Amino acid sequence: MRLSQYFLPLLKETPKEAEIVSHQLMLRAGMIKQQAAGSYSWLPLGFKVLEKVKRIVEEEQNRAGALELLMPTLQSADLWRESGRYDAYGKEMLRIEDRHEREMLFGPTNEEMITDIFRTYVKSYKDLPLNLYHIQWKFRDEVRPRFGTMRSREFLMKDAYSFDLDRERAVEAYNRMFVAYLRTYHRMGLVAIPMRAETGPIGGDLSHEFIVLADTGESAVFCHADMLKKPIPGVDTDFRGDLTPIVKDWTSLYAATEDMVDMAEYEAAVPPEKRISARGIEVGQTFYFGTKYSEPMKATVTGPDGKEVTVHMGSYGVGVTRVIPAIIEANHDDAGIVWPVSVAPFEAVVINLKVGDLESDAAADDFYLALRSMGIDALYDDRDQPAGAKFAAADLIGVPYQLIVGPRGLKTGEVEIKHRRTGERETLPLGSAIERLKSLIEPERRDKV
RNA sequence: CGGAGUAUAGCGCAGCCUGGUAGCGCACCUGCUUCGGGAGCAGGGGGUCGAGUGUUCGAAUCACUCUACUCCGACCA
Repeated sequence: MRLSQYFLPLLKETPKEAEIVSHQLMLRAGMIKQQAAGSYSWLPLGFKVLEKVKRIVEEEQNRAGALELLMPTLQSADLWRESGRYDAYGKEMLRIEDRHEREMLFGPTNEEMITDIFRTYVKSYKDLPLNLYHIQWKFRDEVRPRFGTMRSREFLMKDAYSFDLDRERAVEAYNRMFVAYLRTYHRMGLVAIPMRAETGPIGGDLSHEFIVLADTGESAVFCHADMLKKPIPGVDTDFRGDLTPIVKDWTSLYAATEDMVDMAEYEAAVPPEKRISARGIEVGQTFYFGTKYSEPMKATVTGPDGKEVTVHMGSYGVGVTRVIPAIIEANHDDAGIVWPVSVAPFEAVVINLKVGDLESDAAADDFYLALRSMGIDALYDDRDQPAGAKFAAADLIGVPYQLIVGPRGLKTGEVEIKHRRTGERETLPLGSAIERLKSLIEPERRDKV
């Protein structure tokens, strides 16, 4: 993408409404624009990141055997009356009336609707297990939205729902999602720690919150330091096999949020030098809630013995629009964002330091076209701007590799590769620079883990 | 929902106390010169001062009402 033809409204100054660094940087990098309290437009650069994050979530859900579908944002109140949540949910649920005075709501979550889909079509135990998910906009009328897209009222969430014959098999489904989440966050460059969690209004008795440690996090968390460096299950993980050992390993060390922590238990379980008491951002949550919805909504199948069985369910959420600020909180410096390659809006940026100079333009153009033909998602800063402005922009939007074409290199036929994260620079002949870049980027795409 | 605050050009702000018809920096437009860390010179465009009502000869400025947004606390992917 040529920057001269792109839409990238960068801000030199920090808008005053932004308190935390991820919000400030998302605004300054031209990723989002606030439209109302807790409501944001995603501008091209931000939208590109959103799509990359979505893609990773989808790949890992699919790998774990979940099937993608799409449910509407507006739901009917009657469905929610069946589960009893229409009255229970409270003011966070945005209630709407249509022209026929029918009561509707903007979905804050989809347990009821997915259960309705399930009960309509699934009648036999032979159709289980089943896990359906979608990535759809939700609305929760938060009393106090804040921190940009970290806590917005309208947000994009991946929510998966599992259906099984009994508790034991539902836990197997739970484990599949648990392992998928470990891989999902890892691929985005996040270290997300599963912690025992309260189930809240969704209900149930088995639940984990996936937490990214950050000073700006909204909840206090307590965990064992070794949780931070556990190996991530690889791509060879057999999602049809028994995942219990992996989940057991990941849940063997102490990790709990403030709502669940028992200080005595924590101190007994974790030696002092291994205690991490910090703040964290919740980027996802998994629940097993048995028959909480299937029972009142009559989601049953016929079992092998011919008897009717109420299915056991779980739900699994990833806050897609929340994950992005979480990644930024964990990956930035004084100059701006430092994206992991896997979710970076562009993998590399070609910086032409002397726009208008025939030799410089020709070298930068050729280089950019060569990158594209090699399948590298590159931005090309072809604006007639001073060098400082270009470096500042590249730093701010956090592109992992900066390829500098300037008078210095033109004399020697070389290009400079600057690593955004480390600041390291390497100078290479134009011919070999692309191969070098490819060798840097490919392993970081993390599509294989 | 309780408490506090803000609202003047796209962004950041001054002006308000002590009423007299709106200004600065950045951004934007034109031209020339520049070009290895947010450039220089010259010229230019853009604001019913959040909305309404009132006081006054006159309101960004004073009074009242409303709205939006932000922050601190209780709730949530």
